[in-house]
This record gives sequence, structure tokens and C-alpha cells, in this order.
Amino acid sequence: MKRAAPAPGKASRDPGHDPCGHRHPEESSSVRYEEALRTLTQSPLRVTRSRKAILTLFSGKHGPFSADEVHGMLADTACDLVTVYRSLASLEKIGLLRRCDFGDNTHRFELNTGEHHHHHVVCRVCHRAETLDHCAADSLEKMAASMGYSQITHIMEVFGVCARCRENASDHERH
Amino acid sequence: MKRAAPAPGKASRDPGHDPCGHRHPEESSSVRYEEALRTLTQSPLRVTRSRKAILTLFSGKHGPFSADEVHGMLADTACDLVTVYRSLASLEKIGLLRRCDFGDNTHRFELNTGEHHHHHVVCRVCHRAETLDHCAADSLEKMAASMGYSQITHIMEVFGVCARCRENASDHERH
DNA sequence: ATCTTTGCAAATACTTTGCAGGCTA
DNA sequence: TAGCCTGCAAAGTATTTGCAAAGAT
Repeated sequence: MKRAAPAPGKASRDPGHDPCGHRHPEESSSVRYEEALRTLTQSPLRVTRSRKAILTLFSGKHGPFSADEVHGMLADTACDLVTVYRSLASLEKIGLLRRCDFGDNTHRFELNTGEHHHHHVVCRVCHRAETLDHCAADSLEKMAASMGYSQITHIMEVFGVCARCRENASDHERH
Repeated sequence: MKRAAPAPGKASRDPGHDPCGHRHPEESSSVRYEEALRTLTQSPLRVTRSRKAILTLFSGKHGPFSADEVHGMLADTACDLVTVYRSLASLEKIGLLRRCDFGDNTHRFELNTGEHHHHHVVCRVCHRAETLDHCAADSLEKMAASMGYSQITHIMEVFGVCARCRENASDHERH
């Protein structure tokens, strides 16, 4: 999102808007938070201010967000970037967050609500992500299970060039 | 593969062995290479010594391999690590290599033979990878296409704990 | 009281970039 | 020859680690 990327992600992102266009009804935001908090409480991890802040953020915005983006969206006094990294890692470990990979060497996370397992299409040009409301990995997970694996998870991302960027590109050629 | 990883990866890898256990018949190695070379020749890219060396490597070993691993396996005089990075990127761009993502912020690549599109299960503990001879992303790619995306690709990796590592872990607990 | 978590600073690891010279088409 | 490629050195950027102080149960 910063190296060879033509369109920087963070800068181009409206923080008040879900990056992947996923609809997040206002009324369920707190429900999601309560549920997440319950999971955290029941885990061996401690319920700290930073973790609560991070869970609140993820309950309200769909993501996926990188550590840096999370840190930027939290109140200035919330916590250190290092703590964000550590929190994301530990919250992923207890299954509260799910990691996404947009191929730019940056870990991104979103709330791992059981209700709604999905993936994204990421535009290779503008790096915007949209939700794909479906997951097709069941068969692969079963295959892995039959090979003796346990605690199975997966990541899956689809990449392409979105209509808007394709049009922009052909505009440029017309010059 | 080096950061929070309990088992180092590169060091633990036998370079003479395909990391994901994929069978690579001796006789087709050169066939794969010839085919790749043809693609490279027909591309706008130039046929250079480094690129040939890298394609030879990928034709003989299944991978996936990181830039660093590739560099380590090439003859000492073959080329600079920077060149490996650049070659992997350009060979991916013309579709000769395919990127895999094992979740450790390291790009890995394998030969993108049309014959055999597949994915991997990666053990979260020992980081060994095995092939899953199947791909379930067609439906998602179609969905992305219907949303206006073009030049669609995807990545997909399954993670778990392999039987061996699970046993080792329970051995430790028994202490 | 104990064990976890945090902040800060510093270190790592992977990847990219600039530039001059070498090589391919 | 013209333009792509490469090597080397140096920079970035994301992420991790060490350690002492602060916090959670």
C-alpha cells in the first residue's frame, strides 16, 4: 500500500467509510462489540483498554484494516502502534479477528463474526476492496482435514482491475 | 518465516525437496522450462541469464519459494538478490509465476503452469506446505467478473496444524 | 501478589529505489 | 545503437523485540 502501489491506500481512504463497501447496520455495531467482548473475557487474555478500543473500532467499521490504519483511527491517546500490532496478533489468535491479505506485504484484519464469512475483490490499481458474499473454501478445508490438519483456517483474496480504473487507463491511452 | 515463527523455514528446508510435497516428474522438468522460455521470448521482456536461471529453478522444483530462497538456491554467481526480486516481479507480471501467500509477509512464487492450478495447506507450526489438488475459486472469480473487474486472479491458502506438530505439542504437555 | 500488557526505543526483515555500466534485441 | 537489465549501495516500510513500568485478575 506504499511501495509499488500507484494509488496509496491509507491516504485515499475515507475513515468514516467501510473500505470494502460492506454494509454495517448501526444497530448491530454494539451487539457485535458485546459479543466480541464476551469472547475476550472468556479467553485467557486480559480485557484491557487498548483491546476494548480496538474491538470497538472493528465492531463499528468493517475493514479490513492494517495496524497502521487502526492506530490512525483510534483516539490519539488510545495506545501505541506497537500495542496495536500485539493486540491484533493476540485477538487473531483467539479467533476474534481474521487476517486478510491484499498482496502488499501488509497484514489487514477484520472482525471474524461467525455470521458472515466472506472474501474480497481488491482492485490492483486503486486498491479499493469490495465484499464477495460467499466462500468456496469448504472443500479445501475438508481436504486439509482429511490430510490430518487441525485448527484449519484459510485466506482467499481475488484481485482484478475495477471498471473505474480500466476506464481511467483507456482515457490515458487516448492522449 | 523468520519473525514470530517457532520453526525457521529457510533453515529447516531441504533445498533438494519440494516444500509442498508436490510430485514433479523428472522428465517434464525440461518441458516446463522450454514452455516457460517460449512465453518469456514472446513477451516484451528480454531473455537474460538471470531470468533463465530462475525459470530453470522453478521448472525443476515446485516451490513456492521466496526471493531469498530462490537466491540461495541459485549458483553463487547467478545474480544479485535485488535481481531476483525484480525478476520474480516481472515474471509474475507476464503470468509465468504465481504468487502464494503464507501469511508471514513474504512473497512466495511458483511456476504458473496452466496444467495444474492448485493451492496449499501450510502448517502453522512447522511451516511445511502440502499441495491441495483442487481450486474452488471459480465461483468467486465469476462473481468478481460480474461486478465489472477484469484481469482477475486470486490467492488462497489454507492454514492448520499438521499431525506431526500436533503430536509433538502433546508430547511436550506430557512433561 | 502475580502474571500479563504496555510504551518507548532500537533492532530486524523484506522489499524497493537510484544510478552507472553491461547486455539483449 | 537504444533501451532494458543488473549490481551495488542505500533507503524505506512493516513488524518485532527487550525491558521496565503499569495494569488486570
